[in-house]
Amino acid sequence: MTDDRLSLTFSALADPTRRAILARLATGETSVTELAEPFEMSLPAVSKHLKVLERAGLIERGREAQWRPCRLQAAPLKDVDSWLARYRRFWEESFDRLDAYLKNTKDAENDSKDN
Amino acid sequence: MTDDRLSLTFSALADPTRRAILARLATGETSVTELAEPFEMSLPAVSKHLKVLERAGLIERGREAQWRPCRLQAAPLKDVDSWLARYRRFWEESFDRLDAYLKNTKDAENDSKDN
DNA sequence: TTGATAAATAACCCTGTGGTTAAATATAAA
DNA sequence: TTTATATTTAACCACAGGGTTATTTATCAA
Repeated sequence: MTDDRLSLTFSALADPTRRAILARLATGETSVTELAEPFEMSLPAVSKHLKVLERAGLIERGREAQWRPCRLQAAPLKDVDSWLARYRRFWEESFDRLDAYLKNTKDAENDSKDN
Repeated sequence: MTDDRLSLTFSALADPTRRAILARLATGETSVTELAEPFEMSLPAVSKHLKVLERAGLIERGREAQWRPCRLQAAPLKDVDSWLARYRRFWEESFDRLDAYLKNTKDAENDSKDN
């Protein structure tokens, strides 16, 4: 994993525990202990996962007494969506039409920088 | 990285070299040597990246004499798009409207299996 | 058959990741 | 001030990831 934004995001998403945490946070902010509850792993393990998510900008953490509530931050997901957009035609169009399409867009697609 | 499909895909995408390879393949199939040309790394390194992409189902490899042409396979990207869909509202709607929205969808979102 | 080209594999190195248990820190509450 | 609760940090371990160079395999071409 390199540490450019997109790689950081994809890397953070490449773990089912972390995706489950995001799914949970999509229903509202909550504490670390509550987040950890569904998983069969230690709290420090969950804490590490949260740190990965935080580093990727996918969650934000507040402070409320001894709790550190986490909430979802979707901005990096938006970036993933934007990245994905350029490939959307590959599954939205038929393969025959795709060939024709490519002939007209080769130049525009070549050497794109923000991959 | 765990080896469920989505994790495999995200993990494969978490590297700028591999994303650049996909970007290149979006313009049409090509050989390993040609794919490797833009990168300042050895051919075996690129070969490894291709293996990762192949294992994630993001590319397919053919055979043509001593060449092994690679072509993009977008199906896993479609899965990423589907996964992403449930978070789209987080950046498409205002935060105020989001709160209201959540109150109505909490049950549907909870404990979703394919995270 | 020999030699050139394309690509993969082997063996190795270093670092990062995901988990553990034990200890430290921060805050609230008694 | 002591104790309980929430969370992080430290120290450790096993293993996978991304890179290297050297070697092997596969195919074409002379």
